[in-house]
Amino acid sequence: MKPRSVNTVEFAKAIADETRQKIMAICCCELLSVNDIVAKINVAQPTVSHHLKILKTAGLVRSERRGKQVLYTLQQERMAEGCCQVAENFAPEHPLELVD
Amino acid sequence: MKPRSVNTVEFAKAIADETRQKIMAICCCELLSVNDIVAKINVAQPTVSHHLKILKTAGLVRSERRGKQVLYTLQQERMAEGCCQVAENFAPEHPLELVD
DNA sequence: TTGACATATTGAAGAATATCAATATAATGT
DNA sequence: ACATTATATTGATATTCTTCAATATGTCAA
Repeated sequence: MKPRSVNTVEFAKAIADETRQKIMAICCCELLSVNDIVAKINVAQPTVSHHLKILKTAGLVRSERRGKQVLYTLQQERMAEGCCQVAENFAPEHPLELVD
Repeated sequence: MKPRSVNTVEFAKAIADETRQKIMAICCCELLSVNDIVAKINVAQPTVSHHLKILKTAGLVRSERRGKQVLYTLQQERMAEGCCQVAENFAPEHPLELVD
C-alpha cells in the first residue's frame, strides 16, 4: 500500500541485463559481499561493482559495509513495486495474482 | 494459469525503452494502426515500426492486417506473465498483490 | 496497370552499454 | 607507517541500440 512512484523505464533498464539478473538472483535472499558475488559468477570484479552501482542507483539493492567488505542484498520489496507498477500500467485488464 | 516460461531478460529488454513504453501505453487497451501510433508520438514511422517489431518478437503485441493498415495492440496477458515471472524470481518474499 | 497510401526494411550515424585491465580508495592488522 | 585485503573508479574498446532518410513491399481503388 505504498504508492511510491516507480519510473518503469528506469526500473526496466536496471533489470534488462543478463549479468545483472544473475547478480540479482544470487543476492536475492542473501547478504553477500562483492567477492562472494564475483565467486559465483563469471565476470571480473569491476564489472560486478559496476552492475551493483546500477542496481543501487535504481534502488534495487541495498548495501552495508562490514569491515573491509561491503555486503549487498536485493531489495525485494522494490522489485515487487516495480513489477506491480509495470503491470498496473501495461496490464490493467489482467491484474496480478498471487503466484504459486 | 500455467504461464509458459518467460525469459525475464528478454522481457525486461523489450520493455526497457522509453519510446517502446510510450507505444505500449498507447496501444494498451486499443487496436491502433502504425500511423495512429505515429500520430500520438514524436518519432518517425520507421522508428515506430522498428519498436513494434521488437515488441512483437517479444510476444508483447499482436498485429492484424486490415486492408492497407496493420493494427497493433498490447498483449496484456503476456505483460502480466512477464511481471509475475520477474516478481517470482526476484521478490519471492514479497508475492504480488492485486493492485488498486 | 497505374497511382496513392500504409507499413516494413535497409543502411548509416551517433549514443548508450558492457566489459576488463589498471589504478585508486578504504579498512584492517602488524 | 606499511602491507594486505576488499571494493570502487578510470580509461579504453567492442558491442549493442536508437533513430531517421531513403527505399522497398504490400494493399486497394480507379
